[in-house]
Amino acid sequence: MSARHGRDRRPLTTERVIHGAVSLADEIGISALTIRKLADAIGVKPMTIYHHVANKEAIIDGMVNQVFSEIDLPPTDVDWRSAMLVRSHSMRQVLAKHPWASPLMESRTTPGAAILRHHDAVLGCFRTAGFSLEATAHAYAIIDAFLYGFALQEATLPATGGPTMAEIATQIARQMSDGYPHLAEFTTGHVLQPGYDFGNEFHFGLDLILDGIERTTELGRSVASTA
Amino acid sequence: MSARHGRDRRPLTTERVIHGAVSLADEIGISALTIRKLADAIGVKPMTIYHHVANKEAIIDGMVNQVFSEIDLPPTDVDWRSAMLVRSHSMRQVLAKHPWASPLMESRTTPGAAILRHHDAVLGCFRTAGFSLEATAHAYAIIDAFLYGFALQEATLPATGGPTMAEIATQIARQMSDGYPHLAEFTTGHVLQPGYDFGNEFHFGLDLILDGIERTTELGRSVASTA
DNA sequence: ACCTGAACACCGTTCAAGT
DNA sequence: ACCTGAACACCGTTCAAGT
Repeated sequence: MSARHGRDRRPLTTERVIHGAVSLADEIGISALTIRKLADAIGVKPMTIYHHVANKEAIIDGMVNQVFSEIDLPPTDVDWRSAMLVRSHSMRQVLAKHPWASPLMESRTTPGAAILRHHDAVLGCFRTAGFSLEATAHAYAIIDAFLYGFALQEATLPATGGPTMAEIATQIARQMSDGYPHLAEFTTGHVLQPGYDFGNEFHFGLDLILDGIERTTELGRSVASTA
Repeated sequence: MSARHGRDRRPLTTERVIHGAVSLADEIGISALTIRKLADAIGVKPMTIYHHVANKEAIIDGMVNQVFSEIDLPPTDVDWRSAMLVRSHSMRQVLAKHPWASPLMESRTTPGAAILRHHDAVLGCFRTAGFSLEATAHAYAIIDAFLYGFALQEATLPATGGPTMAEIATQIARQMSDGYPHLAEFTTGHVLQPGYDFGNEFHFGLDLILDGIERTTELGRSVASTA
């Protein structure tokens, strides 16, 4: 924290502001991210920041755009399912690295270039594979709902490793063995078992969804729906 | 706003604080929800609130608990799929009514009674239907990821009705017709078409997921996975 | 028992300067 | 051109009172 105060003597750029904001949010969370702390982190006075961004909202815009830029685009030289697997796993990894990001990803009213490029590439992946616009909308909506929702759940898990996790769960389990029998059984009998890893639910879920999309599009390349 | 200042002369209760906070967050958003504005809304001085809740974090805890309490539990007298349809549609409706809630629903480290009751009922729904603990974990994870993620996407749509939506999309479409061909095609050719309603993606997605779960559990009631 | 005023250490942001 | 100090209207929260 003190190691980077006032270090970089190059003139400040918007990029340095945004990058510093992402790093600081990763460290302390987005609700604790203030202009003043950000200024301190990048070695500048608070008011200097306003010469490179309009306000805090513009910083958030830039942060979300940077997160999108870190996500691998679906490769264009493989089938759509393989391409979406690559893009989905990359997205999960990026959202796990920036746990504050998921609620913000779809909330930007002025999307940056990386956001537009990302959506264009994903849409292009489906369209090139022969999906109708309707099938594309279905596929994109369910996949991203799953990715964002999973990231939301994953963001609340204790940092990394099992000790804290087990403590919390055991404590909860004690209080609920009487009134919440299924919750008690599930916690002690499954979640607290040695081999359990919530992350595995990702692969099950993603495969189920891609299977379902594949099945739907196989039935004639055009998805029936109540118009 | 001015109509409810200082009205209720009954002694303040924790319930009135929480309920007032939920209503105010529905109106102005959770980032604009401050203790001072909340006090004003329920007709009391800011410091009075601290006699009924420990701090703002406790208010958030109570708000999330109230949101859970509004979600219909899965009925116990029908098959698991019908029960999950009821619970899922109710959850979507409640999360749409409280657009600030989705990112907070799974983030509580001290869950209230309504939260525990809800999770116990959903787990019980699967277990009673014969799901293994592992299959239950798979099913619960994918369904809730979809519900939370969909709510996140739905929360960013313009309030209600099409006019503003079309304006924004047209504006975006103009700027991206050159660099983002798939996005331009998708926006003008599908999203901006008269009949399009993003809400319809919910039914497609939920059905696909429930189909997948059904198919998985039919193959022997026990789900294979890398342990 | 229940409520509150004054105060403290913070916020984001504006404005008028400094080099 | 790039940076900044002082100030304003806010925050959450503590503490010592008021009825």
